[in-house]
Amino acid sequence: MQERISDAELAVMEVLWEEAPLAAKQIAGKLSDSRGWTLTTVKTLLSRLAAKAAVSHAQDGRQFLYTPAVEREDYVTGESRRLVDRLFGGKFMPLVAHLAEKEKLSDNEIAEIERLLEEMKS
Amino acid sequence: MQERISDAELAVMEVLWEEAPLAAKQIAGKLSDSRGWTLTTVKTLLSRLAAKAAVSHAQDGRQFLYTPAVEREDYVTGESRRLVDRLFGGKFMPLVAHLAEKEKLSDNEIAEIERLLEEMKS
DNA sequence: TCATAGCGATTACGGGTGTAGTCAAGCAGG
DNA sequence: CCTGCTTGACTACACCCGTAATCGCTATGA
Repeated sequence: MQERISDAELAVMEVLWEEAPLAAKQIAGKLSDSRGWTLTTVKTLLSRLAAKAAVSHAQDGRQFLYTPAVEREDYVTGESRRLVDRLFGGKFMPLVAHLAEKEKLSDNEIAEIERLLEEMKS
Repeated sequence: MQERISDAELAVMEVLWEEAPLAAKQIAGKLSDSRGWTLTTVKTLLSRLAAKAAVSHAQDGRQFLYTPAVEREDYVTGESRRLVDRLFGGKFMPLVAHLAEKEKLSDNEIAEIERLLEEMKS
């Protein structure tokens, strides 16, 4: 089982999932806007992500180029599983039911989801 | 926004959601089996939960009786929202799509969800 | 009345997280 | 060749978390 990615680290991953490989400076460039982080902060997060084997880095002259080592897809699946296990006894139905109820979906949205599910049927 | 409840604290909350009010000792009784926690550990968690205002406690002679101060329903909703916001851009649809695909919902389950959604239509 | 058992409160401590400063090394420019 | 900028590595530090021992108070039984 792969180590967990913290909230702050996730922000870094999101940047990399959108575009990779990138150098620390470029990542920091994007995150200093949205998050107000300094370059060193981003570098720390990158080291931790590397330690967790969530990103891989390849030397490129003086600097490193970072690339995600986990797919966003897989991460999302894992986190969803975790929530479902923690709160819904491992069953997906209740999650969907719960959200559907709480989020007051419009008839249109419901129809859309139904269409999607229909396609999904094998 | 209410403070977050940690994993260990959640175990305590689950006990209280099932039955309340309870004294620390009774809660510890249930959790020492399932989790192997000592009484003091449970007391620490209860203090932290009280500090976070997630439980309320009323004096009962020498001891406290603890009661949840947040509904499980609300907690579950909050955590689900959090997941959806963090990973699915706040949209419900992609979550369902993701789950349906990744978790290989059976046709039966899909049908069940559809039934549920159908009921939901106003 | 006095010891004691039983409570919550306080303290502990190693590991993770958020956020960042400082250090050491190497490459570039004078 | 030396100096300084750039870059990753190391260090820092406060706070949260998991897990627990110990302290201090008080009611109760002898």
